[in-house]
Amino acid sequence: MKPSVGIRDVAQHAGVSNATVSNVLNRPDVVAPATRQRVLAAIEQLGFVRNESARQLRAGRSRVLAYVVLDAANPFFTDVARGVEDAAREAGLALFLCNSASDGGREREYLELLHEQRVEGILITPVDTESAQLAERGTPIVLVDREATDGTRCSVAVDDVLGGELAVTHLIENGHTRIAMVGGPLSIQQVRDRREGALRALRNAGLPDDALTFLETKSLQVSEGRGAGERLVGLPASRRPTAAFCGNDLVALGLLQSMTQQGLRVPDDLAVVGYDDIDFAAAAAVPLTSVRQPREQLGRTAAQLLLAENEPDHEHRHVKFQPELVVRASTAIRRR
Amino acid sequence: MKPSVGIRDVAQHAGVSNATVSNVLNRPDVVAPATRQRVLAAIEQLGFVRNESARQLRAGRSRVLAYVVLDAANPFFTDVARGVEDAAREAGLALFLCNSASDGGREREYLELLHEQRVEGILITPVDTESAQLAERGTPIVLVDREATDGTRCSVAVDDVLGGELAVTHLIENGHTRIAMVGGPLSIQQVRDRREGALRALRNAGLPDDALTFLETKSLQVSEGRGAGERLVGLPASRRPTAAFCGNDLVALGLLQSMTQQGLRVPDDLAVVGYDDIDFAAAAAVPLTSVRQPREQLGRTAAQLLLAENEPDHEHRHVKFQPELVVRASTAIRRR
DNA sequence: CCTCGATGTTGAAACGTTTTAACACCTGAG
DNA sequence: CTCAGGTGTTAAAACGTTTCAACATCGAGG
Repeated sequence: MKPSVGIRDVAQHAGVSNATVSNVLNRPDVVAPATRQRVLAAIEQLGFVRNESARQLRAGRSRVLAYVVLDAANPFFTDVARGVEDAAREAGLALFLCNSASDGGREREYLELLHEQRVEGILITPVDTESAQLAERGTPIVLVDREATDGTRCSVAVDDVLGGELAVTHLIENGHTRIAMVGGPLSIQQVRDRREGALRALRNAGLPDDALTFLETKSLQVSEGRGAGERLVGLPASRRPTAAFCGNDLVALGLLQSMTQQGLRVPDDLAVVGYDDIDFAAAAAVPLTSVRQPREQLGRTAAQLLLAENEPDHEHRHVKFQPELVVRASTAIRRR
Repeated sequence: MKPSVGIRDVAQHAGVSNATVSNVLNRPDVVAPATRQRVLAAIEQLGFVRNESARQLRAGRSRVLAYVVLDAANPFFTDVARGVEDAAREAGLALFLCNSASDGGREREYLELLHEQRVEGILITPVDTESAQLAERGTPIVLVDREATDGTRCSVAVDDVLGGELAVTHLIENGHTRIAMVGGPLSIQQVRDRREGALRALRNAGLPDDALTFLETKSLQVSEGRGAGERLVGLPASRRPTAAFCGNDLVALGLLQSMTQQGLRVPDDLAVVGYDDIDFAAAAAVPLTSVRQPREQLGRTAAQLLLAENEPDHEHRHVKFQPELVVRASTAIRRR
């Protein structure tokens, strides 16, 4: 069960010193072919597995990156993760995914552990914007899909204000003047930004701020979208919004489900715009208009910034991508 | 940047020995309150972060579980992962997710690394059924959503033969006699099992085996479903199946998209059954009939088996759950 | 006053690697 | 025959913890 066969056992079995075994493992070219074969045979025979803890303790390096994800069940983040992993892999590093599940406590625990593990770097989409938990502790950290407000670290984000503006401008152009924004909690910077963008769109169009009804949800998950749908339908028809801009696609899908379930039609009774343009958005009951973000590029860039962090003259950078509106059936012009 | 402040620095700063600092960290109750405060202050002040490598090297334990997932982008696996994480967390362990992305090479690399890291245990949904890569190397391994054929380790699975049977029986009852099965590759045990179940359903109904057309795909992803859809539509109408049983929901969603795109209606022109019943199945363009698996329970049970692995008189167990058919619009009885 | 047990603290030995500098040996040039 | 230089191997010193046995100190019981 627990073989616990170390480098010394291998050395003894092969009739060499442990230094030679280490050389076989790390610089095979430096050891004579015959010896090398003998050592490899011994390794095979004894079932030796190198102890990474010891290696890391001595060598200082760790060969792994970690990405602490806000919600592993949201395809948006797994797409970002793919970009991260591609970049990590190119640099010869492995990627560990950690799911904070929007729970500050878990997030803190994972960060603590990752710091203690001395991973090469941490990518994180944090729960709170300004969490003190991100204090500098020696391991480089890059913010993903969030903007670092202070200059203490790199970040890669997408212009959420612009995204909100694109979405709501589109709705206004389609003739909507009573619009709901569904999402939350407001502690999430992105929700605030997207709302700000929405308001900007209203002002650009000369509409009053209260043309936007904000329905705050507790999280950005499908179930919350369903709940919001019920709240929406509960409103008197005269005051009910004719369009909804959702904090992300999961919420939008929930809202969609709730609408059909309650006998309302999308987009006729309610137009819906999502956010992220996850693959499932196009496959939805009513294909979803959504704001697309360059997901994989986001991850890839974040990883690259992280890897550049160790360079001598490193300066923290804040990369910001542009979102893009993808129009589908859920916001088709409504019949008059 | 690299503080590299160790336990000895803390000790010196607090005027105690390193053993005492270690005690404060691991057995706070054993050290006098006054001393403890002093040490904690020093830790805080110096920004000390315990080095997990050294701790693990000495202590032998590692406080982390890993789940090597077949496809992080498939919500099925993230749901399973949630179950795993809940159970791990209850046992005071953290969970690292690794994405093999159906790539045997990546899988091998991750396993290697995890073995070297001496994680407490590994959960894996392997790429190949009988991969030699899973050779015993001292770290307990439990198979998730796969059945261990030999008795060398635990596994938690769902009865895929039964699942296939349920799905196809349902289609037959709806009057279909030309049925396609879309999925692959056949190297995946589950695909084979589900096909076997499908054939069993045919036989039970007195239909010939060639009532089932097997369309093999290269993977179980959305894009493959789309591709299969084109192949299906390419068939002459007289020989074209009237129903499709898909290897999983992603493939089914792809197929669905492809159908609408090509102007065919579901379920009228083609009935579709998926597998897994991920949350998006219910929200699809045409809500998807699917075979539900107890996802979180699968993960939770797997983690529990893994944790039991260290018990003295452990015997490997193979838990098998029952799937359940969830009928929705994608297989509504077709009009005559 | 002595002894005993309880309570806190500590020195030093691990844990399993990597690495450095030194060493032995050999070959070919002078 | 000697020596310079190359090639291959090694002894021993880290790396930063945890743990164990031993050591003070102190109050109470005899």
